[in-house]
Amino acid sequence: MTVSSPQGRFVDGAAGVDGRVFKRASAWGKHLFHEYAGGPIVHVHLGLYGTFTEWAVPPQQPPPPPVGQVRMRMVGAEYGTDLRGPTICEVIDEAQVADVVAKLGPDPLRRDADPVPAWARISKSRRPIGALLMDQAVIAGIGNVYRNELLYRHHIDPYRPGLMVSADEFDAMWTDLVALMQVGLRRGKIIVVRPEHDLGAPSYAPGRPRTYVYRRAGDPCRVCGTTIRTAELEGRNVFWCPQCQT
DNA sequence: CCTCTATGGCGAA
DNA sequence: TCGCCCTAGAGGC
Repeated sequence: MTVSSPQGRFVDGAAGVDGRVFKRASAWGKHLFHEYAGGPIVHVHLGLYGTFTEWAVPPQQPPPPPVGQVRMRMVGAEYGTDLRGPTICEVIDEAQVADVVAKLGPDPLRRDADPVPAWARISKSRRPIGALLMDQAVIAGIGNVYRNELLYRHHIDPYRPGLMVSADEFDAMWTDLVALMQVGLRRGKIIVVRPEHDLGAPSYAPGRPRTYVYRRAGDPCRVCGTTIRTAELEGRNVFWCPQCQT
């Protein structure tokens, strides 16, 4: 694998893996790990702006010139990819990967995900469930969209303290979350609106409803018509239906 | 087409 | 607590 940093902010890191055999990619929550033969691992977190774009390597021609701020460029035999705008892009070792993962809760997309520690923390906490679900140390991988939509689907007010959430409610949310995130992974987009609430067309169709509450402040609830509310909770916008969620 | 906003998290202050 | 990252989708016109 040829690895470089056209932008210049990952030059040393790129040199640490350039020319090595790319072994595998794995993820835990929002953290991505690229393992290379010989040990070095590229740790990436996309954050708010980060994005990968892929392109086919032109046969017998040089790769296309980078467009914009390309932090990391990877070029293989057939395909190349450009990484722009990540919060984290660094080369680390196995022990450091363990340190990163040790700070994360279970990832619903992993086969080995164990919800028990997440429930242990939630059931003992007075913090709002809307904050706990966003805490990567409680559950890894949930973002603002899934947080808001999950609480709507389970009729739970985001400000309800974690210790006021019942075991049955948590179990139902976890099961639902695993299914929703698997659908999202498979489809490459977040799909959370049930067909019966689509008002005519499925939510995954272009231009159709995508969410129940996320970014719908001031609009009517798709189920009861009550105006969707929004507020800031620990620095992030929460959205909820004051009628459906208690 | 143009403008606004944010599917996060780090590090400086 | 604030600025940064500096992309790209959503929404308005």
